[in-house]
Amino acid sequence: MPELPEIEHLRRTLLPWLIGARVESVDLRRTDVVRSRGRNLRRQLLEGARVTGLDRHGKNLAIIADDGRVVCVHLGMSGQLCVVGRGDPFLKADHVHCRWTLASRRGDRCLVFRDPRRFGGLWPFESVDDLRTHRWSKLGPDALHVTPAVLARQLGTSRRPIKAALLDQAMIAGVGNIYADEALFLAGIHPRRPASRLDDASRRRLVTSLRRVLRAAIRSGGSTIRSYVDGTGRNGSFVNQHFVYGRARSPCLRCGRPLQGQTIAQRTSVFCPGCQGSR
DNA sequence: CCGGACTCCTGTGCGC
DNA sequence: TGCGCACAGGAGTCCG
Repeated sequence: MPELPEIEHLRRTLLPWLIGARVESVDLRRTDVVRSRGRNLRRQLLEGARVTGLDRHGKNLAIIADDGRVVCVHLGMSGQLCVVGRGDPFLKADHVHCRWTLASRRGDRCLVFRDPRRFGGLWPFESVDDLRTHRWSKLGPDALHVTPAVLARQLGTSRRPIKAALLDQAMIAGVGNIYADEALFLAGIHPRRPASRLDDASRRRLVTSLRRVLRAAIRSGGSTIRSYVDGTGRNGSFVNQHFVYGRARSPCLRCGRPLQGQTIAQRTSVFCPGCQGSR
């Protein structure tokens, strides 16, 4: 399930292939993955344009073209976006919804959007301004750039569990189930602790832990749980560094007590009752 | 208005 | 070996 580190690593691996590339044609196999009401979807998906930028906010990736058009990509649960050679068998894989034929100095390639569960999608905009106004403005600050003061402002007086607040993209953008659990463990904070009851020290620890775990995960190419691959089709290796996610009933790597699994905010949550004791 | 619950979807992995 | 079923969850929507 791609979160901020996976999308940031994806962005970096796509950069050399996409920047400067011209979109020769767009082959859209499933129109309902494009979340737009307009007509001429191929044009909206940058046909004929040259890619000049790749931007990210939270789990959103924006492909920006020279004429201002933008396609915002969200991978949802199972989405994949990668560059392959023309004729690569991946182009004919199940659940490939869109293929862009690219021409660039590095050679002719195809960009492929694949998403078996279709929780992801493509959001076209006429300009970066439109993207920011209509979509990214609904998101909180990017989790990599959040400060304790900003976190305090975002959490406000909310009494919902801190875990639920971290998963809410309007609070902070980019954190999903894996990194919420990992950051709360590193910060020693119980996932059910009411968000507004974090004191200054806890908020500082949480911000530090978020940044540390997100940066470490980016360095490792992200966490591949099931289907995540980067822009060149490679898996991430951060799963090997998880302290809690996916480890319910296994011993805590810090204190040895069994980790506990619980459902919080409709999500599986794993934490250490010892290290994250106080609610 | 806030927050919890439900919904979409398919691959995986388990038990029998 | 194969079947059926529970489970995984990002985020939009609905409702109390």
